[in-house]
Amino acid sequence: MYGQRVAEPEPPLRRDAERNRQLLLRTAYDLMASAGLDVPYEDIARAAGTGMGTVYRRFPQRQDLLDALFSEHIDTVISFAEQASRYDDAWAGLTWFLEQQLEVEAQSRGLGELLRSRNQATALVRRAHERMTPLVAGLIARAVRAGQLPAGATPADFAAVHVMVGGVMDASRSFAPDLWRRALTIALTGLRHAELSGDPPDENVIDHLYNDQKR
Amino acid sequence: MYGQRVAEPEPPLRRDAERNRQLLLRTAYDLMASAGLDVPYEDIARAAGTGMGTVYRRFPQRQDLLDALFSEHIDTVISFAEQASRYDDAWAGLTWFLEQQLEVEAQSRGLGELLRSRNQATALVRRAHERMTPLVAGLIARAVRAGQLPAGATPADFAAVHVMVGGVMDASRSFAPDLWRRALTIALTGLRHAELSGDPPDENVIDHLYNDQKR
DNA sequence: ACATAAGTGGAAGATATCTTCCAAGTTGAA
DNA sequence: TTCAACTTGGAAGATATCTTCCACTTATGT
Repeated sequence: MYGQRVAEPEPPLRRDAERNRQLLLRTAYDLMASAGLDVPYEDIARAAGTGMGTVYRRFPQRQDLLDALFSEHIDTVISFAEQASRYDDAWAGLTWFLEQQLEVEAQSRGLGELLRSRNQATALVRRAHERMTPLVAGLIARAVRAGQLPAGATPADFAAVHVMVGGVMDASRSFAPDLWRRALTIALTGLRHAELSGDPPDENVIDHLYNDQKR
Repeated sequence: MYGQRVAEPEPPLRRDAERNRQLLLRTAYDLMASAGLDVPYEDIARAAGTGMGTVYRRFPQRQDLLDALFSEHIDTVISFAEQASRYDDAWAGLTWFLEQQLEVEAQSRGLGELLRSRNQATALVRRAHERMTPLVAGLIARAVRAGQLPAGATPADFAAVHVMVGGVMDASRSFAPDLWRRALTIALTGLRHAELSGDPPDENVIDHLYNDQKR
């Protein structure tokens, strides 16, 4: 359920160490589901009943922890993109894919942050985006050709819709956990019917858009 | 340009102190325009060439600084809501109001953060919301009656659109400062044409949505 | 010019988090 | 059982920011 690092010929952990590792993964998963990816290591250690040293030895970089926690979920989302790209109806594929992805994000604030950034857990998420971007671009091109999307629609617009709905999700998670569905309806309806005049956004806007824009 | 606190019978500042106060306001305004409301006091002091003590004596709470910096801008936005509520065409009033407000937010990241939160500078922003909320609600009710908005549309949906577009604005400010206009087109088109089935969101969702959902 | 009230810079203590390190405890092969 | 290697908890140093405080400087009325 929490994924394994695909590490090379590392010797297996001592039994007690392996037990602690699993305990930390479960604890970290739960904490990040409600508090996001930035939970202090100290909180994880305390909740798991271990010392911070243990967390740091097992996961020297936060990235190592994120990889171990979320790689399976990320794979799931990639497979959604693949399934979607095989839809005959491109628009149906697009909406299904976005809804599935957001459904996953709704399960965990941390996972949502991960799927909407490219800074955190770089390798993991970047590879996922590399795999999914062309699939989504293909769907959008098909949908435009089929007249299901306005002529100017681009993958960046789809990314913007994702970011918009994700923002509402993060803002409303604690008091209206389903509000994002309404926002999704609004945003997708808009994407489908908007008159998109003016220059289409650059392609590289997508990457920027998915990067953390911190303080 | 930066507004004055409406303080009571405070004795006027010594000339050098008043000069420093203005300097700090100008400096803080510029820093917050690019870095947001959370700029460290130390950065403000350094950029203004004063010590931190000076900042703290003049603005003991960050709120005092925000009030002095932004109250005029907030008043402007309130007046936009008042103007909009006088439009004959309710939908035109709504879109005009939201665009004006976002235009203001686009000028300064800090101001945008302020207008989309109710935590920061509480009194100032809360009063503004209290004034504007009924005006917007009236416009929405009128637009629904006129068939310009779907039957289920609520003020919370309008707030969600605001939050969505503001999120894109913050994420893209540095590399695509006009991308929010495209997001606005998409979101408003969606609001106008979406089929909003399901329970309408609670009224108090609006307040929550506008609150910082921090770590 | 002087006295004094007002103002100033920046050091210092508090808090939150990250990260390293090691004395002490535990495991498992011989 | 023994012991080398592995693992552990948490103290301690580093960094970033907030906030207070005071010895020293400056402005202004007389």
